[in-house]
Amino acid sequence: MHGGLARPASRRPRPDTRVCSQCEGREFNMCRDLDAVELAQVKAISTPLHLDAGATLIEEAAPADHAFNLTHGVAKAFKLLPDGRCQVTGFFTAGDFIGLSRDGLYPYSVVALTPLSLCRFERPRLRPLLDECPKLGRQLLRMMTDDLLIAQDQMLLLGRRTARERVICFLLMQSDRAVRQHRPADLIDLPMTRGDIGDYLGLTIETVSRTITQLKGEGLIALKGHHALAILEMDRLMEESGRDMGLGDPVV
Amino acid sequence: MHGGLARPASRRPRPDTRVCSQCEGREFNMCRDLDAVELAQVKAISTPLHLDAGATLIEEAAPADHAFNLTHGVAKAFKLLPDGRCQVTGFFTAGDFIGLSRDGLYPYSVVALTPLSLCRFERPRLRPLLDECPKLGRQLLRMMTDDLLIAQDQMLLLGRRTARERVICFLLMQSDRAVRQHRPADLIDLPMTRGDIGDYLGLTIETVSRTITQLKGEGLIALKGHHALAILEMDRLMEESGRDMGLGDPVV
DNA sequence: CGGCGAGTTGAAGCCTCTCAATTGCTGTGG
DNA sequence: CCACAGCAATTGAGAGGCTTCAACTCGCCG
Repeated sequence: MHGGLARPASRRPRPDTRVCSQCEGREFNMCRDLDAVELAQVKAISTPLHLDAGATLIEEAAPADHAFNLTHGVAKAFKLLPDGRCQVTGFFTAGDFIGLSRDGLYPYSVVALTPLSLCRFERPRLRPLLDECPKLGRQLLRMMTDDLLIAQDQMLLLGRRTARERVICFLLMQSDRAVRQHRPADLIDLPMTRGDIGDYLGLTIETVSRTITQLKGEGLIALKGHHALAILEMDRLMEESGRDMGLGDPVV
Repeated sequence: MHGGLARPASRRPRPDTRVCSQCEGREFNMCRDLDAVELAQVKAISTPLHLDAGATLIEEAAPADHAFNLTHGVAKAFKLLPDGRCQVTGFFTAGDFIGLSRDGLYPYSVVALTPLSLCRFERPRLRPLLDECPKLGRQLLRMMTDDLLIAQDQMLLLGRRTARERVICFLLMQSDRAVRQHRPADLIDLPMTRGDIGDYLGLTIETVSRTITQLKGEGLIALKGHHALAILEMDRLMEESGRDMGLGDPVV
């Protein structure tokens, strides 16, 4: 289905996801600060899991029995309205923690956009570990703070930005993510469909497509097939995004 | 400015906010599970603070030196785009924790809608307390999970709901909050302006006003001045909101 | 009682959506 | 390896919901 999308990542030999030291997400995930002993404790309650592209990891409103560390691949989280309207609340990549819940039910569905590798935990067994190992809790708190701040940025985007601004912001987000993962800032791959992007940005497929075409026409970006593109004019995009660019000194 | 809005709350004698046992937010805030000794530890690093309606508690992008427990009143948090477009990311009430940050800067501004009472903490002194007292961290994690889930619901609202649905959802949110605070579900007071509501829902003042007028015209609600209203047809509103109403058994 | 800000109401315009048809990938099977 | 099938993406035309701009009304506080 979306199988081919994983190509760029799967060309390099995939690391053995059973070995924490080879975990792609190690740099960011909840285990980041753990030493060998603590790591072993976490590993003791985790089972490896692999999913094909298109497979459903989590069903919205199902009992939240498990939590996951994503170690490889890209997934989308989304919520549905009864009539089928869809909001993608975020995309997960290596290092992300999946499976928060408050009321014992998953708040959203999660579907694999590329083949996934994960560490699976039974939530009941995760709790005591959190008490034993405060580092884990602290890192989790940090990650949740990040997520919350990102969510608030997204509210601003969904509530107040124009379609063009939304698409530009999205491209810059992907660029940021690429940099975080030690890939070049101007080469972006898009494992998700235009529909996913639209559902993430609160737009329709057509508007996303038209906007991307427009940006291409203005020479700001160049398409590399449907699932990758290059940013040609990073500065112009940054200007138009209206994002904070790390407040440079005022132009006194 | 918004002074009058505090009336309903300030008519009952305001509890002494220096005494934790009288704290309005005790039921929900981060101190909830603490015993007397731990409470004393928290109190030792906190200073009481009072703000007038309209006053700014936090300025977006200012150094995040403090964190706060809101013990009385209502405040709004919002983010601004360079051209003045505003997104209200949430409203704070008694019990809420204010002052998250990741990069040392506040991610949003916070302005008092009614007179506020708060406990103020210096963030550097809060960190060690978190290590000492795991209950604090756990409750904070719970509260952040709530906030994140609420933020994701808000994304769905901003990205995919119509203006009418947004306003209805907003009213039902206020109703939920009223219930949580042991007030009747069908009497809602609105300490915020129509502009604040619009900035929260991603709509203009005019659209909010028109929609409320429409709901009134249909007999679903009744206005009690500009800053309070009654819900007359809770069921109809629930239906139209498209919110989960706690999945009743399927109609086989 | 009077003024001012907040809220309401109206008319016109625009951005985005909807519906529909065409084009172009992408991965497969011959 | 190439051609084809099927879905994704693009493109176009028209409609509609929300915004914008503007005038008016209401209600609160001095």
